[in-house]
Amino acid sequence: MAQPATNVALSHCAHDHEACITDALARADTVCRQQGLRLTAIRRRVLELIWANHQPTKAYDLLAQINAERGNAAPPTVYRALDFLLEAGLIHKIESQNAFIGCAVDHERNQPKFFICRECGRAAEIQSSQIDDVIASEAQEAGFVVDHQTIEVDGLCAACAGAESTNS
Amino acid sequence: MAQPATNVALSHCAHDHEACITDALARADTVCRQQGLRLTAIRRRVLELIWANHQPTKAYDLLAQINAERGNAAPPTVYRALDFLLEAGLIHKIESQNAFIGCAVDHERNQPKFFICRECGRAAEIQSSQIDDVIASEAQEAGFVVDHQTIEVDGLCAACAGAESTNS
DNA sequence: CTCCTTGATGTTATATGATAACGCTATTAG
DNA sequence: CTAATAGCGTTATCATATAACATCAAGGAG
Repeated sequence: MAQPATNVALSHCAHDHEACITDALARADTVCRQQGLRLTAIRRRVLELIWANHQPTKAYDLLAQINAERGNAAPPTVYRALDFLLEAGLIHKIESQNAFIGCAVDHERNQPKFFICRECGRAAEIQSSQIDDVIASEAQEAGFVVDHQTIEVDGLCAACAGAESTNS
Repeated sequence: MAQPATNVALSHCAHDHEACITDALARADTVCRQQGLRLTAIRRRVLELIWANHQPTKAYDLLAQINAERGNAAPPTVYRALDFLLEAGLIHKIESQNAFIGCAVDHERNQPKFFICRECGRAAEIQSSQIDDVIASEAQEAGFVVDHQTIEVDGLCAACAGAESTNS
């Protein structure tokens, strides 16, 4: 299941994908150095693969990609790397897909939220604080103490929605 | 409406649990009759068990409960019932737990959302349209066409938060 | 430098969650 | 009544995730 470095599904979203990956890894290096976390070779490689795929990526796909180059790792190898990256805030889990995606967002005040396109498979992390604010006020009203949020909105991204209406 | 519950873990939330289950099943009967859907014995039993548990319930737990009384069903039996109930809008899946919970809410205008207590395990479905509104406006701004939402807020419910601060 | 502690990784096995595929049965529309 | 179909049983298998224990490697104390 070789995964192209530049994803076909994302052709409409032109950008310097290599730079995008490089930047993400550089940020990760910085974050880990600052927090005294060890971004080991495997962890770094898993993060790199996740960014390279540029779509929510499944643990076993990562495992396959790693084994295609490195030998035969077992599931715990990948899951431990994923746990570390989640913990460090460098990736998020898309619960509705059991998949993982890189994080390029500052979460000091906001919880992660995603718009996920069913057509191109891309998951865009959105950064609005409005949603958090509304949830916070709803929670307060109910006396609920918020700890963590899972917000995943499925549908069609602008590009795919446009393409679809053009086709018909 | 408000989501009642009696359960070992939910002793703080007293209510007529039997009536709660009965009502849910009655509503399900009505909905299915109106829509020409067949609420068969198994489907009804699965729905009943879900309401009886009154917490997000896992497929294999349902399977075990069914087999404790009925013989030895296999996973597809339960998953097919769950698929039907999901499709009919009689239950929801809590993605972050791979579990299922009964629905007592009208979703003509609102998408499902949950406050999930990490202490008592209860998942309260909330009905505010504010959250949907904000998401809709964010989506519109991004040109994203919303299809379905997954909104799960984890934390402490009012009762458990109160109990915790009392303890310390 | 060496030992020792500790965190990271390897390895095996298994738990948990979900579906494919096929054939039989029961409902129901005609 | 009969044919078509939806529902269900059964077997096998796939997909997702973790437990438990062995081994290895990095870095501080002596």
